[in-house]
Amino acid sequence: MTTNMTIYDISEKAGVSIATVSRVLNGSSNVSEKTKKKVMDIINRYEYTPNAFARGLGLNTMKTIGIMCADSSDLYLAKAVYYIEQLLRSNGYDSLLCCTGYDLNTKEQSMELLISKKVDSIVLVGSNFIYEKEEDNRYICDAASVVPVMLLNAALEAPNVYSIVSDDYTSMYKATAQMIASGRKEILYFYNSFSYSGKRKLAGYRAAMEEAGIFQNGLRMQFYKGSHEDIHAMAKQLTEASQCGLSFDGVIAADDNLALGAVKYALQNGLKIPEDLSIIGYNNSLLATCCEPELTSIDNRLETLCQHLITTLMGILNGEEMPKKTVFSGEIIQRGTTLLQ
Amino acid sequence: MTTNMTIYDISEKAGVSIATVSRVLNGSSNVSEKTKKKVMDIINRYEYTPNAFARGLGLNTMKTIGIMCADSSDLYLAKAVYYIEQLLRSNGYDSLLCCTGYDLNTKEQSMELLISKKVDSIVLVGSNFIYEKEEDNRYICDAASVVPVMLLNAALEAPNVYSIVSDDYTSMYKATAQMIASGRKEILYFYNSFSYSGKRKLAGYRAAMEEAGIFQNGLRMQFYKGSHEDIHAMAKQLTEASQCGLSFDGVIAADDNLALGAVKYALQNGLKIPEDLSIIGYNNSLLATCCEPELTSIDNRLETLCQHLITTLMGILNGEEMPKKTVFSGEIIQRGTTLLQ
DNA sequence: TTGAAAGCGCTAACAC
DNA sequence: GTGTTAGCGCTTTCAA
Repeated sequence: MTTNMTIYDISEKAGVSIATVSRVLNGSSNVSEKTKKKVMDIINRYEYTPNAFARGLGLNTMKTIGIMCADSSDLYLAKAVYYIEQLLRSNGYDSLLCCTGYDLNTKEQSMELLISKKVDSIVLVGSNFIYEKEEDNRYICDAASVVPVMLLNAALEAPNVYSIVSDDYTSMYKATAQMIASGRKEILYFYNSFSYSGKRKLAGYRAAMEEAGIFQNGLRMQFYKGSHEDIHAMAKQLTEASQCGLSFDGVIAADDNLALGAVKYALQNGLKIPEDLSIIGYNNSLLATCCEPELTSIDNRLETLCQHLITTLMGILNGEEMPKKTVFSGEIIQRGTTLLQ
Repeated sequence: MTTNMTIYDISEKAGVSIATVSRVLNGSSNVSEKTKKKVMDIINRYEYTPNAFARGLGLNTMKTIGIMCADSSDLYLAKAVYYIEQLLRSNGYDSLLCCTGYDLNTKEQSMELLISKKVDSIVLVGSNFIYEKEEDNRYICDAASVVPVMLLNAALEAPNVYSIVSDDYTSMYKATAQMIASGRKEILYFYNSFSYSGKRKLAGYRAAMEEAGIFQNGLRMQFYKGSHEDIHAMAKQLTEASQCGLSFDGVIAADDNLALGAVKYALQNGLKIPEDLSIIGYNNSLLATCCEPELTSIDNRLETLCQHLITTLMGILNGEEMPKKTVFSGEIIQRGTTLLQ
């Protein structure tokens, strides 16, 4: 088992200097095959593993990337964390995860913590790390003055900050336009976040509506502020809106959870989907195939985004010049909650 | 911003020795209020933060806990990781996350990696880390010889290994018994894992069936081996089983995903739920309220389990004597996929 | 109450 | 090709 030997013990047993052991350990050239083998034998025999602290102390790096994520129990964020974590490992990096919650204060704290742990970079998963007010994003710039900061599905123009985003605006624009083309006019937008991507989505919806010359009733943009797991609360909100006289024949939701709330609303109120109510979700998550009829949803190619993020990060860490912002486009996956025209 | 000062810089500016700065930093007594204040002022002014490596080198601990999880995109595991991560942070510990996948080999590697990072303990989330063959669990015992190992929802009797489990056996037994009591006899068990908890669940089902004297058709225990996200594949398997002549009027599933597969199967085959087919899921996850009718599901009190795990761990790290195994019992949450008798 | 100094285990520049 | 040695930044005796 992992013994508590030091490089000195190994060097002694192998009859070489610690420098040689270190060279073998780090795969340096300039070691004869013979001594290399001799040292490796001892290392294996005693199952010696170098002390990461001592190494870190000298190199000032732990080959570790900090990942920040507001809520890893969110299906979408969890998946992103999963991809990133795997890709990182396959590139020889470890990851330090922080589930920060949605509060700016704790985000700042987590950021400091990661920096103090000497991570080589920080990856922010999800768009809720970017704020409206410029000063609220200072914590990101500060961090970026120490290590590169990678944003997944968010964008911020600042030195040493790299953004990988899905084109949520266009995706939402297309989804809305498609629903309009299928004959719906009273399309409700159901959302729960004013994050970077949240605002882009909303803007896409509005643009399509305006372009089609459809009157915008402000109430048609319903903000939901409950738990993202409480589907009943979502349905309830829609029911109440409807009872208050708001009419709608389509729902575009900012994520699949919300779309599911709309499905539940329809079922509870005896509406036929998609005849009476057409619904489009976002993320194309597991949830999209859970309900009946199944959810038409926008796939924003999360895995591709993550892959690109890691590729970019590895480039940066190797001192290469890398694009500061990359945009991928999404895709509408047609299922039962919409009618193809 | 996090400057790159050392304890030497601070000591110089404060006009004291590094030892004194260190004492202030570590809240040691034996420092006069006056010098303490003087030092703190400098520390605050320059926003100095001590180097974690150097500290770790000396103390041989980083106040960091390793978390291993096969797949953090699994709803249930992700939630557990989330709880644990939060609780750890609130106790002043950081966490190093490893998504290991389901392969023994990579699990062993992750384990070694965490140990080499000098974590203070390792938490294994989920029951898939425990294997049938004793030798396959050696990697856990090995790790436990270095740091305490905590198991969430799995059990292993070994020195320095602590288990926090939900009583899956009894939960499944009760669920099955309840379904039998409601008049069903041909109850199919749908599962996808032979993990520790997987086997306990299966055993609970069998015990209830045998006790009721119901003939056990081996085919009634359907093992699903596809992706845990592919609900269609699950439904397909049930459809095929049914077409091959297997009849069943109830499904007990080892998790909510599988139960959803059963719901889909019923819908595709025109079966009424719960009249023609009664269904019970497991985990009481978000998924339980996604479908229609909603899923009766077993809640195994994940948050309580996690809390207890952390409490136990903190006790251990403080040198206290702690219970090696704690069992919590689950609870059946009644919803639309079963008929109350 | 404070300071000096010896590690902690490793890497890398520099000698040989 | 190999060894010597000076750090890396901190904690912690031991003296004063």
